[in-house]
Amino acid sequence: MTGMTREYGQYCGLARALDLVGGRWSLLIVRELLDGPLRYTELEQGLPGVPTNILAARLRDLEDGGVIERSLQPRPSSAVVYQLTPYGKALEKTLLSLGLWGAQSLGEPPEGFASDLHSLTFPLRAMFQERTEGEHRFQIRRGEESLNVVVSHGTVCFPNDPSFEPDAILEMPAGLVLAIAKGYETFDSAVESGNLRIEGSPEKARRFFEIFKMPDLVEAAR
Amino acid sequence: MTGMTREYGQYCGLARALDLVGGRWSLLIVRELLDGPLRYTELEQGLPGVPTNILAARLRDLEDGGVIERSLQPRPSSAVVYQLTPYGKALEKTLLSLGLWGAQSLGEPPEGFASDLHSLTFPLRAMFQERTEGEHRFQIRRGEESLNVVVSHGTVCFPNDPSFEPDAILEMPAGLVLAIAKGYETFDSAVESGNLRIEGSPEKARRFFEIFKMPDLVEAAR
DNA sequence: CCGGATCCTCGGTGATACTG
DNA sequence: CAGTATCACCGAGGATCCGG
Repeated sequence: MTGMTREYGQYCGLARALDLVGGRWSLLIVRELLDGPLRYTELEQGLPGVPTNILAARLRDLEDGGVIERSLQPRPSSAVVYQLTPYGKALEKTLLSLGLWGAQSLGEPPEGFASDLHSLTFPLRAMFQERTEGEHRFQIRRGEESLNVVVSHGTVCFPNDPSFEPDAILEMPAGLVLAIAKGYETFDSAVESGNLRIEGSPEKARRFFEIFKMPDLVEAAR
Repeated sequence: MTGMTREYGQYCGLARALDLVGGRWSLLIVRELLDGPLRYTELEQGLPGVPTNILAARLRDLEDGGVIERSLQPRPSSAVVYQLTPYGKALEKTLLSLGLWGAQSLGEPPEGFASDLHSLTFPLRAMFQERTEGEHRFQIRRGEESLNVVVSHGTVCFPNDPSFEPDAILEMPAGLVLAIAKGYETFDSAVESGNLRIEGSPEKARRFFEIFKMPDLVEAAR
């Protein structure tokens, strides 16, 4: 026992799931690992405010539960990394769905909201409309940072490729991406205000926000 | 503040969701309410081991979060009941998905496992294959208890109707339903051992376990 | 009986310091 | 870098009590 919260003990899939990933910080750790293996300190950075002892305890709990696994990076770095097991990876759809639900009651991005573009991968995956046809290659930029987004065959990915050649480049802060996707701002007003600058195909850029758009779960459930 | 666990504070849909329903017992309370409004004491019975103060605190938290609402039953009972708001109802799909994930690492039902048939509604909803065509009417029985199951137009429901007329009646304990659906036991062996008794159409009865069958999420994710 | 409120204890959580 | 050690605290768990 490493300090995990007490178990529910019911013979129920939901109770079992909560035994495994219902602990505080657990699901946020899984979220961080959705894009690939991370090191301990990288996890700490992505989880602002997590106490280091709690992080260590949760990583052990998740490992014991078969959700993540510790492994050594291939040589020569040979650092410790944490990654999802296939079972942990199977949580992705559920997590995106839960994130979408929570986002419904999340207001506009706060004033000083500034996060790195990489943190957009989770909400973009969640909002992605799988019905999308054809292939689309975008690059989001903000200063030195950039995030490549490829939509193809009904899937999204975020290739980390220096020689990536997008159809359209969108220069904008992370918060603006979310504000437009959530409908708090429009594509046109963002361009007009100068907070969104386009390079390449403007139609493609506009298409981005048709592909990534927050659905209304509450209405859809009726 | 009523004692809710500390909030994460990130501008992230998942973190927001966990702020709302990430507290201990919260999601199990929502699960209980999926089938309709319940009273305080009914909730207590469905949540074995929940401390009454925690239940009260969580109900208030969930109400403050807009997930559930207190209301008075129509006359003449005029009792306090708790029910999901539309926003809370929108959690259903996600919850079923999380339950399915957890159920993957849940073993065989324990020896002495005996629960009322009504607790099957959650796992049955979760395992339901939406591609099902036509209409099917089942009744599960166990002693005095019974559960009506109607599959129609790609949806399931559990009508509480005394004059219900099923196509097939399956007399069996709740644990056996889950054991067969999870593949720990087969329909035939259950019939042969006498733990499953059929009335009405045997083919219909067999069909039940094609409609309600646990998928393998881990394999499906590849 | 229903719907909690109160009290007390224990352990998980969070913050900081420290170490191989 | 990747954790462990320590400690204060407060939420969780359990029992009991109370007003309608």
